[in-house]
Amino acid sequence: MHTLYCYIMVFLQIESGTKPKDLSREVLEYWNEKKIYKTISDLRKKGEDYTFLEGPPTANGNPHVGHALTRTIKDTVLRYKTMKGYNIRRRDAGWDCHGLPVELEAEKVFGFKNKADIEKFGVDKFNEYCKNSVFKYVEEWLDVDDRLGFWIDHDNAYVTMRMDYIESEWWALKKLFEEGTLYRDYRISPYCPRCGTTLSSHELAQGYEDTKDLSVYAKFKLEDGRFVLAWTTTPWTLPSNMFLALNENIMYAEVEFQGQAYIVAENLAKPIFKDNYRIKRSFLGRELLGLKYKRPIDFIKLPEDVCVIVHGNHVTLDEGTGIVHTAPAFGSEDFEIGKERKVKLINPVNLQGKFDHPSLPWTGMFVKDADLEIVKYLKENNLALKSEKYEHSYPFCYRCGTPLLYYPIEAWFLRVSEFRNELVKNNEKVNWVPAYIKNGRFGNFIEDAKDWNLSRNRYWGTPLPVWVCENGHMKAVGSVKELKELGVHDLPEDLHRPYVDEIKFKCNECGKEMRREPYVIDTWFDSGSATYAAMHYPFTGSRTPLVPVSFITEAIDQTRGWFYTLHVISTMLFGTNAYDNVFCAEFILDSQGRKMSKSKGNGVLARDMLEKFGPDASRLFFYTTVPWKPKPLVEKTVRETETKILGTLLNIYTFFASNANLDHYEYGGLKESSNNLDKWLASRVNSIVKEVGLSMDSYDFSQAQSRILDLIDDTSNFYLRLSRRRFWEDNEEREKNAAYSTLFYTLENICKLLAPIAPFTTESIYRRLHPESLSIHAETFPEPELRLIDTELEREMALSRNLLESVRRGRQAAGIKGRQPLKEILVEGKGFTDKIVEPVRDEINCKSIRFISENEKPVKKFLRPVLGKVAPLLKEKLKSFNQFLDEINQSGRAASFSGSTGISFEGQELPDGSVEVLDEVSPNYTMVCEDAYNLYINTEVDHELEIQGMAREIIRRIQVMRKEMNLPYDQHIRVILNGDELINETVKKMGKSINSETLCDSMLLEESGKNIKGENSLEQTWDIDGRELKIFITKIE
RNA sequence: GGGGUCGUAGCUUAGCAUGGUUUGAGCACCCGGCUGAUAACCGGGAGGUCACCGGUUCAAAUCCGGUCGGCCCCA
Repeated sequence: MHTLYCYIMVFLQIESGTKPKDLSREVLEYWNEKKIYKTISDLRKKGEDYTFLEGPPTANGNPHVGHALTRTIKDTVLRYKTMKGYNIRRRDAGWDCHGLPVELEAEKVFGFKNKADIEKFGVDKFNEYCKNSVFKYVEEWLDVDDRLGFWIDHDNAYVTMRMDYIESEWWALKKLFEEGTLYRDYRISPYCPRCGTTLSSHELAQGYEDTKDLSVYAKFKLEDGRFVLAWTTTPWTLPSNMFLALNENIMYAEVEFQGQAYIVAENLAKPIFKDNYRIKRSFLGRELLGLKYKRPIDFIKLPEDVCVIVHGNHVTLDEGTGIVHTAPAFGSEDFEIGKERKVKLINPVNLQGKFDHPSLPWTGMFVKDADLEIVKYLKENNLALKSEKYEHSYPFCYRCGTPLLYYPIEAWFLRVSEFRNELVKNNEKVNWVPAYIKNGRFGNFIEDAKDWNLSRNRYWGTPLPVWVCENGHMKAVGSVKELKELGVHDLPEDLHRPYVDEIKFKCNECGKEMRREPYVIDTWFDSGSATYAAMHYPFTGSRTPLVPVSFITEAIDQTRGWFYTLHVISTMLFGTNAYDNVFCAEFILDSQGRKMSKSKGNGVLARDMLEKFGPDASRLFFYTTVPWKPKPLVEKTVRETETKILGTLLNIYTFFASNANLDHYEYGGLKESSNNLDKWLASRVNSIVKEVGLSMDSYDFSQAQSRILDLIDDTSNFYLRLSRRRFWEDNEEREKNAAYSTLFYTLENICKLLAPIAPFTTESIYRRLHPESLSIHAETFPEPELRLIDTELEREMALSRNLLESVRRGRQAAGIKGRQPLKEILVEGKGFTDKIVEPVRDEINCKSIRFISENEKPVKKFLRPVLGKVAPLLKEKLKSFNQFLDEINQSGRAASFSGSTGISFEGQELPDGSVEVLDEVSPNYTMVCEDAYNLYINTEVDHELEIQGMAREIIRRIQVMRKEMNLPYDQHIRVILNGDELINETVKKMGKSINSETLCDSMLLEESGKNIKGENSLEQTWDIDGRELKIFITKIE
């Protein structure tokens, strides 16, 4: 800074060509250097609490644009609430560490194929690798947060694999166990044979894919020789068949087909047999109940009391034969049937998903691969009617892609289904954005919530804290202290597997040794526990869990993930909703509108987006349309948003600063102004402050952004355009100050409004306006000053603007350019006064603007029906009424209807205003019709006007050349002109005003001075509507 | 198969709850204009069977029913 400026206020200029991205780097340096985030947090300590919870990502991958989006939303809300004076609690990062995805990455690295490989390698080493891998990309996450301007406390991050976090979960699991909601059961679960573990319903949901399976119609022979036909898409379950299920209330038929008798549901006979079949008789399903049959595949010995036909409620006529092959080991309905009949399960499939029964010819094969062999066997032995490929959606492991099996296995469950009513009740308290998720996708899901399969037969996870002795006594342990009290010495520091498996103690019921159930728990229980485990509740820190959290947001896929688990856990543990406000962001698509995915390689990393566009432009882009709709990432859209919002804002500042510095202006609050444009802008600012506040409060940042854009546009393209002369005219000190203070006030407010969305650019400008301020983010979010809102003035100014636009349209229709002064404009309409015209008078560029009454209009009248009034009364008579009006128009009698009331037509009384009287304009005038007024532009241009127009043409050309020469605003020049008669005459008559507009000290009419060309001069030849004009400019030293 | 959501110009979209004469806007394109900060702005043009079919109504992008298509979710 020059010493000269030490004692006077200077608004630091932004060098031309500076991009918002460049500014953001400066700002970031400032923030980091001064630790602004911490300072502001401390300033807010006494404010009312607003609580937040970060949905923990796993840092074993790079953050992509989707993360940038949700992090932007989080930051916008927290910055806004901070400016509103709230004390943000739990503005802490969080990291999700456990789970199958992490294990799978590790397995890939080591090339492991199954769990045996892991065990051989050593669970301790395997978990050690997992532990390190989950922070592999943490630096990149920190960088992205820094660069994006996401203010979150990484130093106090919660980490789900830390012992304090796990201990909180143990506390919860013990509580749930003792309340009887955590229980062990043997049942059919979706099971991944590769990962060797069961999955929960919400994990299952992520893995459905359309696939083609081999389906078969298998023949089951009754003792009387008839065949019962059952259809299955899993032929590998046929060797385990124990029952056939049908619906006793459905009609079945005995069908003769190719000389054999088959039994199928009557309504399904046609699709199965097509033609050439005959229904012999039909009967209710209950007739078949209890009949014994012979299995088509009978390698495995069965007890006596199976192979009978039973009833099943689940049997429908949707597809198949209406008779369902039932293998209790491989389907939950099948399992229930088996359980009811108390039969021992037959399970010839091992945990790797392979047949392992000695009497089966397919032993050793993966069951899905055996399908084909089994069908082949059936066909060869004439035990299948037919087989066909069948496309349906089937669950695959959402991580490794292996087809899942429904498999009988022991597992631990949370009794979520018994909490359905509470889940629904608590959901009522939640504000969902967008609202339709609440009772739609989420509401439907919790209404039939299933029990949560919590246990995983895996390694890297929170260990299930339940110990069991050989007599089946169970003990849930809720803390490390409790383990010690149970007499466990040498507690390992790390309680992950395998160390926790070593812990054994005596059963206090029978004295036998208790061993831990060998499971880890679903990683979704970890993240869903963040409301209490993040602060090590109930052990240390906060005495109350963080429920409900004021606000959370993640992407829409978390409806079944984190949003769900938080809600369930909070409901079961604390009896309340986990969050009050939840914002569901949709995905960012690629530029073609396709989903980004690793396999397509069309994903964009957050780092790359920030590098390319900078943080503010990226953040603004996320709100160009509502973030709860999918949005393609299109470069042009980002650029456009950047130019329109940030670019224009910077320009306004540059305009302000360059003029304010010349005038040594200092802001001393908004000055009362008599100027309508000033009053109007102040009113606009406050109207928009009001609207933006409401939008921000309802989490509609797109709406807020769009209103702010309106204000920026109003300021730049209306206020400044019409006010700029006031900033550079030397006299009128009062006027000037009013203009400066209005502009300053507006800039300051725009910045504050935009600060939560575009924190860098607004900080940069704000601190130039207010160098004494620590940060814009420490300021208070604007409250509307209602006394400054003048809706009437806003309405009038809208009318002024409208008027100007109408004139431009009329000029264009008449082919008269804006520089050409007009002779006269007639305005006919209510409420038009000089007050409306004044702000736009210069822009309109017309000698005389007159307000005329109805009957002064240079027009001929014609009539038109007002359909909204006339049509409901006349109905089908409308057509003839139109003809009637046409006739009046043709005959020229329309004028006599002006202001007339009480028209009737064919006996039907018509109310006032049923017919409009409209105008057809006279020659020499161009008419512009608007809702509120009509405009008549006199299109005659006489010689005098032509000369005045030409003067402005010349001025304009000289100004363009001044700009090209980069002359300072106060640089004086000499001009030599050469043109035709009209130009000569113009210079003679208007020379003075041309000179004063262009700071020209001498103007000559002659051949240009080719011989005095140089650095300080410029010559150009112009074409003005076909007239050639040479202009030569020299700078005066 | 069930649920949700969307379908308006080449692209991005507003309007739809409370039906009313020509469905607004931005980007891109063309023509014209304005400009002493502005790659900004203003006017005009071209470009819409408001997905389709039917119903209600004097009148439907809007209300009702159905169909088709996209996306998401469930089983």
